[in-house]
Amino acid sequence: MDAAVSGAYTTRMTVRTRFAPSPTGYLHVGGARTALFNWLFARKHGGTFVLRVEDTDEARNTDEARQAIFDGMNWLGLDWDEGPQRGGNFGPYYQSERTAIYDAWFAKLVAADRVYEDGGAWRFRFERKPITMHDLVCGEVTIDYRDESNTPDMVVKRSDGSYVFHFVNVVDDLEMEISHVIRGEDHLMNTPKHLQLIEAFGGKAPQYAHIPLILNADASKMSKRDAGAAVGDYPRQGFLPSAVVNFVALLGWSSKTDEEIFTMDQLVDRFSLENVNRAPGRFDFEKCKWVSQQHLAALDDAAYHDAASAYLAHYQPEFHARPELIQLTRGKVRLFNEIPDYVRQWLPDAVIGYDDAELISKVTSNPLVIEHWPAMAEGLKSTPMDAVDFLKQYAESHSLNLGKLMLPLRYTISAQKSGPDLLPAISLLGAAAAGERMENFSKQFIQAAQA
RNA sequence: GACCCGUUCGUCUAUCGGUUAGGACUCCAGGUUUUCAUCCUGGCAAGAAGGGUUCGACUCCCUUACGGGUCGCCA
Repeated sequence: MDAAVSGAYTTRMTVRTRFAPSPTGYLHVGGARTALFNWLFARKHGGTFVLRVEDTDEARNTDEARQAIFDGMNWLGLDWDEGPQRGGNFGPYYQSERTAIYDAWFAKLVAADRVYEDGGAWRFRFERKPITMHDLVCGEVTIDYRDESNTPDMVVKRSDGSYVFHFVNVVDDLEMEISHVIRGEDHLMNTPKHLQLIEAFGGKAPQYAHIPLILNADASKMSKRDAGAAVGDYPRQGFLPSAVVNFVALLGWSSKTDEEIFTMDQLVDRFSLENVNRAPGRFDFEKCKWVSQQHLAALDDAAYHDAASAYLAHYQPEFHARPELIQLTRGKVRLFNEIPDYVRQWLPDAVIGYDDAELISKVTSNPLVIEHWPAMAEGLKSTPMDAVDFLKQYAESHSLNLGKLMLPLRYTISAQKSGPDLLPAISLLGAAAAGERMENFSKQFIQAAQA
């Protein structure tokens, strides 16, 4: 078993990337972006994308966290060619199941006299020399390992017999014939350690690309609870996966053009590591929502209906509205979770409360409202016609410009100054209900003012 | 503290020595929409600081400042 050697000859023409999360929390947006870049790079070059679960820290691993990774990847559309649930020729893909492999590789270090015991643990003896890496994003970086105080020999095997991250990570990248390691910049200083291990193994190092971290809007380090941090929150808020992928790709990568809205396929087509930035980016939720809006706008009526319905059924089961009403939110909302509030006032059983003093006075001081509201309300309540047809007819027969009554109508009927496309919304609400609301408004404010 | 990486509008970014430093988000002002939103047009807003190199520097070099990362028997 000498994968390191054979790998050097057989695989370097083939792109193989991997995402190697540890299931100790939820899928973080930074991790998702790392996964995305690896996925994009593999897809772009016709390579293979591997998912490897680094679950060597038994104390911190949880089944929920592992599931969150799968769910998040699946939701984002980042399908893996090899890994859990999918198999492959380089498995197993859980590090917890690869102990025999690690034992074999560890024996090599023992045989080469590159490890020594220290307090029951085993340390890897670094070669004391400058180590230079050629990072695809950061360029050439040299760390001087002659400075031992800054680079103490690292533990590769714990006193309990388990192996640490650096060791298993390197072994697996070699074993799995990974060609490109794209990971967060927090691993930059780990790379010379990994390079030393690879050299000790006589293996060929993959190409490394360290991508900058993602920070909060205030430049603090992004962590749990921070808005946008957990990938699992995005479905619930009503993002389209393509929008999240698009936005996340833009954090730290640029197409170098003025285009910003991309489909998955377009990202695959345009992605390149050369265009990855070096400075950490801040997470701007406003822009994230704008990207979402753009992706929503790209949906046709049928697709919007399907996606919105699926979202509401799953995340807002208590909310019920006619499909036609939901369709009126198309082009209006940026996220699906805005839908209920957006159309709530147009539900048949909505409770209408007028609380905008400025608007109330504006509406009630309109002579046309004073003159026509009671009659219009009366007519609407009894007409067999469609509400809008009735309103148009009424306006025509009284020589009224309906356009000038849009705001009063909107506020009177919905108690809002903005909302869905007005006429279709009134039509959907129905003449009787609209008339009733107008009547109530008249009694409450117009007649009261006159009395 | 040591060692790395970084620094263009508030934010994401374009610029590979010569530009009125461009685009996007946000915000503001107009216009379209019989309303709301979309959309369109316009506007506000940037090269961290100081030294070099150069005919010329946001771009190359140095210093400082600031930001981030790493220095675990976590990953």
